[in-house]
Amino acid sequence: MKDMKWYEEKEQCIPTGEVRTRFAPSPTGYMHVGNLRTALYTYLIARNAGGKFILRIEDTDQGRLVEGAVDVIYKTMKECHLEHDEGPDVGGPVAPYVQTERRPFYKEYADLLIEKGHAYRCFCEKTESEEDSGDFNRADDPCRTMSREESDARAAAGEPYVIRQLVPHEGTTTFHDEIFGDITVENKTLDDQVLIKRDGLPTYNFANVVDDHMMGITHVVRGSEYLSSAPKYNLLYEGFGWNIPKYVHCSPVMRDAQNKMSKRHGDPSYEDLIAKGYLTDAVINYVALLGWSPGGEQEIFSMDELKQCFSMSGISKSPAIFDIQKLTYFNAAYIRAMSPEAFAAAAEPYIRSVVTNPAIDPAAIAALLQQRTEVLTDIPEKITFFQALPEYGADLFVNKKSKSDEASSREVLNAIIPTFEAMDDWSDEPIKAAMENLAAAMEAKNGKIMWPVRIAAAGMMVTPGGAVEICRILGKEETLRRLRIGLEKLG
RNA sequence: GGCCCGUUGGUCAAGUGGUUAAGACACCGCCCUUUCACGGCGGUAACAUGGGUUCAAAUCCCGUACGGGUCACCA
Repeated sequence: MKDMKWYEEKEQCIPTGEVRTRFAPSPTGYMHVGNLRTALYTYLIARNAGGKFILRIEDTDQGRLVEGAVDVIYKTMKECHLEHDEGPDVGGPVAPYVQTERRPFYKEYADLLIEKGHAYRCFCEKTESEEDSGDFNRADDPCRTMSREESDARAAAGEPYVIRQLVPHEGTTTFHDEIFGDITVENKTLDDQVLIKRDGLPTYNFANVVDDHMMGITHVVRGSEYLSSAPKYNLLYEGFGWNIPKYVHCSPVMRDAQNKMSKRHGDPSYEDLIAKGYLTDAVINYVALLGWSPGGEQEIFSMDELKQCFSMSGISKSPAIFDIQKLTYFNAAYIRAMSPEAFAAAAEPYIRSVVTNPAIDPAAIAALLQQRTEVLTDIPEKITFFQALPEYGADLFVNKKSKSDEASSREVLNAIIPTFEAMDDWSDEPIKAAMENLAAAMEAKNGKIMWPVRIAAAGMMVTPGGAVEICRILGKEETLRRLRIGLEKLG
């Protein structure tokens, strides 16, 4: 056992018998909606099976590294309740979990593959024109058939090379995808992809195969853009003699029928949605249903429920278009379901951004808002009137349905002002009773009273809450001040 | 262009040979009502297309169209 290779020892510590999935983002500094969904599905597959969810950082592209981006990933995943069992920050049995720290492994495995006859060194210098045209033809590559002796000698002499996968010219390769089923391709359509670059670093595809194997990943969940490289993955696994994981290729989240969601086109990332006033849980719920169907008619799912009922069989083959309107609906539903305290806490900053008057209780406004808020950022424009009475015209007093016109409004305000002035208890019940009594006295419907009072109190046609609540929140003095202004406008 | 994949209302989608082709969002109408919401009720709206197979096709097969993916020493 002494001369056992390190990788054979390493393989013995791979946990067996449990479902292990991994989310492997490249640290770009923000979370796409599509990425979030992939992460969610990956997480749910693991949790549904009682397995492990692993976070791996794919940072091999040094050129694209973004400062602090890894922290954004940790923060976002935590916020979204996608807690990983193993990862760079929490460690685990198959560490390290950062690709740049795994560098030594890839070359060794590539050499092993050469040993097994499924890869070869390629010494060809690509000319610039070839790189431009991309028409490198593996059939013409002399390195493919070079003897091991020559290859070893040239490598030993220090000649630079890349390591390519040796894909057979003949035959077909069939792989199975959990969503798309069996897919067969002719090997001649596959190229001898580079495994190890001239600089000694692995390509993405190779690093993935090695890492997924070493980490005991049982379900490879990723975007459908990798569907066409899956046969090459299979050949690699087979070449090594490794178990082939289950593939779960997810179709993309689109902005419209033609284009994927993309930051570049101004489509919102997860962070953008939060900044726009969407709730994390609502986003998660909506995204879970974007390309996956639980089968029944339930649409609102807690994370625990998702863990319980998530199934790969419900994942859709076709791309799904992101619909902000439906997200908004989910968000409104989540807001309505919040406790009044929780909503007040969430809404307070938005309320205080426009209503700074210390005499006004933000929680009171929040109570009016909760049933009518779809997105938190809608709040400010709805409540500016609490801070300052807007300019408005006497025409607002006219409302056909409430049978309110300028004359009736004048009458109502003239009657209600002294009543209000005489009140000691400025709470909903007496305020309401005062107006209802007036309605009875005038033999009118409540609306005829409420309408002009609300207009005068708010100066706006549409308000959250009715006359009673608005007057109460404004306070007796401010209400009276506004009602008198209303009366002046009515001449 | 080659190869691969996909296609049910505007959107998300159920559907696995026999259904009046669910449901949700959006939209429209009505009701409730103290404006707006919320809530309730109802409505408009779909199997891309042409051939097969079958007593029977949204469901199975083939073609076509349209869309996407991929063909990097990027990930």
